[in-house]
Amino acid sequence: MAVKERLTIQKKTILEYLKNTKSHPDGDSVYLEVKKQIPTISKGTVYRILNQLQEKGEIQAITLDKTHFDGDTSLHAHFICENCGKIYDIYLNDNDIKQIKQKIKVDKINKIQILIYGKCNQC
Amino acid sequence: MAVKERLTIQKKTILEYLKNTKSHPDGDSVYLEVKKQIPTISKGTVYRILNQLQEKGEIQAITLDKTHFDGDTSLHAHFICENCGKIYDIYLNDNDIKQIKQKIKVDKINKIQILIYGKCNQC
DNA sequence: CTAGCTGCAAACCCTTTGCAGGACG
DNA sequence: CGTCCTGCAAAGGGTTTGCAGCTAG
Repeated sequence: MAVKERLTIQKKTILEYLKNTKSHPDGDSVYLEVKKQIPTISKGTVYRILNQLQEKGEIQAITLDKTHFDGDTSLHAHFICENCGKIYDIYLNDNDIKQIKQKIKVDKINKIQILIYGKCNQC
Repeated sequence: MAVKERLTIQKKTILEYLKNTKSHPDGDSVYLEVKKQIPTISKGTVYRILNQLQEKGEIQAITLDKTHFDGDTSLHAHFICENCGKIYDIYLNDNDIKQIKQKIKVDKINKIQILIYGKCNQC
Protein backbone atom coordinates (compact mmCIF):
# COMPACT_ATOMS: atom_id res chain seq x y z
CA MET A 1 0.00 0.00 0.00
CA ALA A 2 1.00 3.58 -0.58
CA VAL A 3 3.33 5.32 1.81
CA LYS A 4 1.58 7.80 4.02
CA GLU A 5 3.41 11.06 3.57
CA ARG A 6 3.31 13.68 6.25
CA LEU A 7 3.28 17.44 5.91
CA THR A 8 5.82 18.56 8.47
CA ILE A 9 6.77 22.11 9.32
CA GLN A 10 10.16 21.50 7.72
CA LYS A 11 8.65 20.50 4.41
CA LYS A 12 6.09 23.29 4.45
CA THR A 13 8.77 25.88 5.13
CA ILE A 14 11.09 24.67 2.39
CA LEU A 15 8.35 24.49 -0.19
CA GLU A 16 7.06 27.93 0.70
CA TYR A 17 10.54 29.38 0.47
CA LEU A 18 11.13 27.92 -2.97
CA LYS A 19 7.76 29.06 -4.26
CA ASN A 20 8.51 32.61 -3.19
CA THR A 21 12.03 33.14 -4.40
CA LYS A 22 13.55 33.58 -7.82
CA SER A 23 17.11 33.04 -6.68
CA HIS A 24 17.47 29.36 -7.68
CA PRO A 25 19.30 28.42 -4.48
CA ASP A 26 21.47 25.35 -4.09
CA GLY A 27 20.96 22.82 -1.31
CA ASP A 28 23.17 24.59 1.15
CA SER A 29 21.50 27.97 0.50
CA VAL A 30 18.10 26.45 1.11
CA TYR A 31 19.42 25.04 4.35
CA LEU A 32 20.81 28.38 5.50
CA GLU A 33 17.65 30.25 4.59
CA VAL A 34 15.24 27.79 6.19
CA LYS A 35 17.47 27.62 9.24
CA LYS A 36 16.49 31.24 9.95
CA GLN A 37 12.95 30.05 10.56
CA ILE A 38 13.73 26.60 12.00
CA PRO A 39 17.11 26.94 13.73
CA THR A 40 17.30 23.25 14.60
CA ILE A 41 16.82 21.94 11.08
CA SER A 42 19.64 19.82 9.69
CA LYS A 43 21.20 19.58 6.27
CA GLY A 44 20.23 15.94 5.98
CA THR A 45 16.58 16.83 6.36
CA VAL A 46 16.80 19.63 3.83
CA TYR A 47 18.36 17.38 1.21
CA ARG A 48 15.88 14.61 1.94
CA ILE A 49 12.94 16.96 1.50
CA LEU A 50 14.36 18.60 -1.61
CA ASN A 51 14.76 15.21 -3.27
CA GLN A 52 11.31 14.17 -2.23
CA LEU A 53 9.70 17.32 -3.60
CA GLN A 54 11.61 16.95 -6.81
CA GLU A 55 10.46 13.37 -7.30
CA LYS A 56 6.90 14.47 -6.85
CA GLY A 57 7.44 17.22 -9.41
CA GLU A 58 6.65 20.06 -7.02
CA ILE A 59 10.02 21.67 -7.63
CA GLN A 60 12.61 21.23 -10.32
CA ALA A 61 16.32 20.61 -10.05
CA ILE A 62 18.94 22.43 -12.09
CA THR A 63 22.03 20.25 -12.08
CA LEU A 64 25.18 22.28 -12.52
CA ASP A 65 28.35 21.79 -10.44
CA LYS A 66 26.00 21.77 -7.51
CA THR A 67 22.29 21.12 -7.79
CA HIS A 68 20.08 24.19 -7.65
CA PHE A 69 16.35 24.17 -7.01
CA ASP A 70 13.48 26.08 -8.55
CA GLY A 71 9.97 26.24 -7.14
CA ASP A 72 8.64 27.28 -10.52
CA THR A 73 7.83 24.17 -12.51
CA SER A 74 6.37 25.93 -15.52
CA LEU A 75 8.14 25.68 -18.87
CA HIS A 76 11.14 27.95 -18.88
CA ALA A 77 14.82 27.88 -19.71
CA HIS A 78 17.66 28.95 -17.45
CA PHE A 79 20.43 31.32 -18.39
CA ILE A 80 23.59 30.74 -16.36
CA CYS A 81 26.16 33.50 -16.25
CA GLU A 82 29.57 31.86 -16.38
CA ASN A 83 31.09 34.94 -14.83
CA CYS A 84 28.97 35.68 -11.76
CA GLY A 85 27.11 32.39 -11.47
CA LYS A 86 23.65 33.95 -11.43
CA ILE A 87 20.75 32.01 -12.90
CA TYR A 88 18.09 33.88 -14.84
CA ASP A 89 14.70 32.64 -16.00
CA ILE A 90 13.81 32.71 -19.65
CA TYR A 91 10.12 32.11 -20.11
CA LEU A 92 9.08 29.97 -23.02
CA ASN A 93 5.84 28.70 -24.44
CA ASP A 94 5.08 25.34 -26.00
CA ASN A 95 5.50 26.75 -29.46
CA ASP A 96 9.13 27.64 -28.76
CA ILE A 97 10.09 24.02 -28.24
CA LYS A 98 7.68 22.46 -30.71
CA GLN A 99 10.36 21.71 -33.26
CA ILE A 100 12.63 20.15 -30.70
CA LYS A 101 9.87 17.93 -29.39
CA GLN A 102 9.10 16.71 -32.90
CA LYS A 103 12.63 15.39 -33.24
CA ILE A 104 12.32 13.17 -30.20
CA LYS A 105 11.25 9.74 -31.30
CA VAL A 106 10.40 8.56 -27.83
CA ASP A 107 7.00 7.97 -26.35
CA LYS A 108 7.54 9.06 -22.82
CA ILE A 109 8.98 12.50 -22.16
CA ASN A 110 8.94 13.63 -18.57
CA LYS A 111 10.65 16.95 -18.74
CA ILE A 112 12.83 19.17 -20.87
CA GLN A 113 15.62 21.19 -19.36
CA ILE A 114 17.23 23.96 -21.34
CA LEU A 115 20.38 25.61 -20.04
CA ILE A 116 22.01 28.54 -21.76
CA TYR A 117 25.53 29.45 -20.74
CA GLY A 118 27.02 32.86 -21.36
CA LYS A 119 27.84 36.19 -19.80
CA CYS A 120 25.00 38.26 -18.41
CA ASN A 121 24.47 41.93 -19.22
CA GLN A 122 25.50 42.99 -15.75
CA CYS A 123 28.94 41.42 -16.01
CA MET B 1 52.61 34.97 -22.93
CA ALA B 2 50.50 32.01 -23.85
CA VAL B 3 50.96 28.70 -22.14
CA LYS B 4 52.69 26.15 -24.29
CA GLU B 5 50.41 23.16 -24.36
CA ARG B 6 51.75 19.74 -25.06
CA LEU B 7 50.16 16.89 -26.92
CA THR B 8 50.86 13.94 -24.69
CA ILE B 9 49.92 10.37 -25.34
CA GLN B 10 47.38 10.59 -22.52
CA LYS B 11 45.60 13.53 -24.08
CA LYS B 12 45.71 12.07 -27.56
CA THR B 13 44.23 8.79 -26.36
CA ILE B 14 41.42 10.42 -24.39
CA LEU B 15 40.46 12.73 -27.21
CA GLU B 16 40.52 9.92 -29.73
CA TYR B 17 38.35 7.75 -27.53
CA LEU B 18 35.75 10.49 -27.08
CA LYS B 19 35.68 11.28 -30.78
CA ASN B 20 34.99 7.67 -31.59
CA THR B 21 32.34 6.70 -29.10
CA LYS B 22 28.70 7.59 -28.79
CA SER B 23 28.36 6.31 -25.24
CA HIS B 24 28.68 9.65 -23.39
CA PRO B 25 30.93 8.21 -20.68
CA ASP B 26 31.45 9.78 -17.29
CA GLY B 27 34.90 10.57 -15.91
CA ASP B 28 35.42 7.20 -14.35
CA SER B 29 34.37 5.35 -17.51
CA VAL B 30 36.82 7.37 -19.57
CA TYR B 31 39.49 6.46 -17.05
CA LEU B 32 38.69 2.75 -17.19
CA GLU B 33 38.57 2.72 -20.97
CA VAL B 34 41.77 4.66 -21.51
CA LYS B 35 43.48 2.54 -18.86
CA LYS B 36 43.17 -0.39 -21.26
CA GLN B 37 45.57 1.39 -23.58
CA ILE B 38 47.67 3.19 -20.97
CA PRO B 39 47.61 0.96 -17.87
CA THR B 40 49.59 3.43 -15.78
CA ILE B 41 47.30 6.41 -16.33
CA SER B 42 45.75 7.93 -13.21
CA LYS B 43 42.32 9.33 -12.54
CA GLY B 44 43.77 12.72 -11.68
CA THR B 45 45.29 12.97 -15.12
CA VAL B 46 42.07 11.91 -16.83
CA TYR B 47 40.02 14.51 -15.01
CA ARG B 48 42.64 17.19 -15.63
CA ILE B 49 42.66 16.46 -19.34
CA LEU B 50 38.88 16.26 -19.61
CA ASN B 51 38.53 19.68 -18.01
CA GLN B 52 41.19 21.10 -20.23
CA LEU B 53 39.59 19.76 -23.42
CA GLN B 54 36.24 21.06 -22.30
CA GLU B 55 37.58 24.55 -21.69
CA LYS B 56 39.05 24.59 -25.15
CA GLY B 57 35.69 23.48 -26.56
CA GLU B 58 37.02 20.26 -28.05
CA ILE B 59 34.54 18.19 -26.07
CA GLN B 60 31.37 19.07 -24.25
CA ALA B 61 30.27 18.22 -20.74
CA ILE B 62 26.83 16.93 -19.83
CA THR B 63 26.30 17.69 -16.16
CA LEU B 64 23.92 15.23 -14.57
CA ASP B 65 24.50 13.54 -11.20
CA LYS B 66 27.98 12.92 -12.49
CA THR B 67 29.51 14.77 -15.40
CA HIS B 68 29.45 12.93 -18.71
CA PHE B 69 31.54 13.83 -21.74
CA ASP B 70 30.76 14.00 -25.42
CA GLY B 71 33.33 14.30 -28.18
CA ASP B 72 30.68 15.60 -30.55
CA THR B 73 30.46 19.36 -30.15
CA SER B 74 27.91 19.95 -32.88
CA LEU B 75 24.45 21.23 -31.98
CA HIS B 76 22.40 18.44 -30.52
CA ALA B 77 20.19 17.67 -27.55
CA HIS B 78 20.54 14.74 -25.19
CA PHE B 79 17.80 12.37 -24.21
CA ILE B 80 18.41 10.77 -20.82
CA CYS B 81 16.48 7.62 -19.96
CA GLU B 82 15.52 7.87 -16.30
CA ASN B 83 15.15 4.11 -16.17
CA CYS B 84 18.36 2.73 -17.64
CA GLY B 85 20.50 5.87 -17.55
CA LYS B 86 21.45 5.74 -21.23
CA ILE B 87 22.06 9.00 -23.05
CA TYR B 88 20.89 9.35 -26.64
CA ASP B 89 21.73 12.05 -29.17
CA ILE B 90 19.00 14.11 -30.76
CA TYR B 91 20.35 16.04 -33.67
CA LEU B 92 19.09 19.55 -34.16
CA ASN B 93 19.69 22.38 -36.55
CA ASP B 94 19.84 26.09 -35.89
CA ASN B 95 16.28 26.55 -36.99
CA ASP B 96 15.04 24.27 -34.22
CA ILE B 97 16.31 26.57 -31.52
CA LYS B 98 15.77 29.86 -33.31
CA GLN B 99 12.74 30.80 -31.24
CA ILE B 100 14.48 30.02 -27.99
CA LYS B 101 17.49 32.10 -28.95
CA GLN B 102 15.27 35.05 -29.75
CA LYS B 103 13.95 35.10 -26.22
CA ILE B 104 17.40 35.48 -24.73
CA LYS B 105 18.08 39.13 -24.23
CA VAL B 106 21.76 38.67 -23.58
CA ASP B 107 24.62 39.59 -25.84
CA LYS B 108 27.02 36.78 -25.14
CA ILE B 109 25.81 33.21 -25.46
CA ASN B 110 28.47 30.56 -25.26
CA LYS B 111 26.49 27.38 -25.48
CA ILE B 112 23.04 25.92 -25.19
CA GLN B 113 22.47 22.59 -23.48
CA ILE B 114 19.18 20.82 -23.96
CA LEU B 115 18.39 17.78 -21.82
CA ILE B 116 15.26 15.72 -22.27
CA TYR B 117 14.35 13.30 -19.51
CA GLY B 118 12.04 10.36 -20.05
CA LYS B 119 11.88 6.64 -20.65
CA CYS B 120 13.54 5.25 -23.73
CA ASN B 121 11.85 2.89 -26.16
CA GLN B 122 13.98 -0.02 -25.02
CA CYS B 123 12.81 0.22 -21.43
C1' DC C 1 -0.66 4.81 19.16
C1' DT C 2 2.70 4.06 15.33
C1' DA C 3 4.60 4.67 10.99
C1' DG C 4 7.00 8.17 8.98
C1' DC C 5 10.13 12.07 9.86
C1' DT C 6 13.93 14.58 12.13
C1' DG C 7 18.70 15.76 13.87
C1' DC C 8 23.15 14.36 14.18
C1' DA C 9 27.32 12.83 12.51
C1' DA C 10 29.76 9.81 9.91
C1' DA C 11 30.17 7.87 5.46
C1' DC C 12 30.05 8.34 0.38
C1' DC C 13 31.65 9.32 -3.97
C1' DC C 14 32.99 12.09 -7.63
C1' DT C 15 36.44 15.33 -8.46
C1' DT C 16 40.40 18.27 -7.40
C1' DT C 17 45.02 19.19 -5.85
C1' DG C 18 50.09 19.23 -4.00
C1' DC C 19 54.17 17.33 -4.91
C1' DA C 20 58.17 15.10 -6.85
C1' DG C 21 59.67 12.74 -10.71
C1' DG C 22 59.07 12.22 -15.87
C1' DA C 23 58.90 13.55 -20.81
C1' DC C 24 57.59 16.60 -24.75
C1' DG C 25 59.49 19.78 -27.97
C1' DC D 1 67.29 21.14 -20.98
C1' DG D 2 63.40 23.75 -19.28
C1' DT D 3 58.62 23.54 -18.91
C1' DC D 4 54.71 21.43 -18.72
C1' DC D 5 52.61 17.08 -17.59
C1' DT D 6 51.96 12.76 -15.08
C1' DG D 7 51.12 9.43 -11.19
C1' DC D 8 50.08 8.97 -6.68
C1' DA D 9 47.53 9.62 -2.79
C1' DA D 10 45.29 12.53 0.15
C1' DA D 11 42.05 16.18 0.62
C1' DG D 12 37.82 18.49 -0.72
C1' DG D 13 32.97 19.34 -0.84
C1' DG D 14 28.32 18.48 -1.97
C1' DT D 15 25.08 14.91 -0.83
C1' DT D 16 23.42 10.65 1.34
C1' DT D 17 22.52 7.52 5.09
C1' DG D 18 22.05 4.76 9.71
C1' DC D 19 20.15 5.27 13.88
C1' DA D 20 17.58 6.51 17.92
C1' DG D 21 14.32 9.70 19.44
C1' DC D 22 10.34 12.54 18.03
C1' DT D 23 5.77 13.77 16.05
C1' DA D 24 1.85 14.17 12.75
C1' DG D 25 -2.45 12.15 11.99
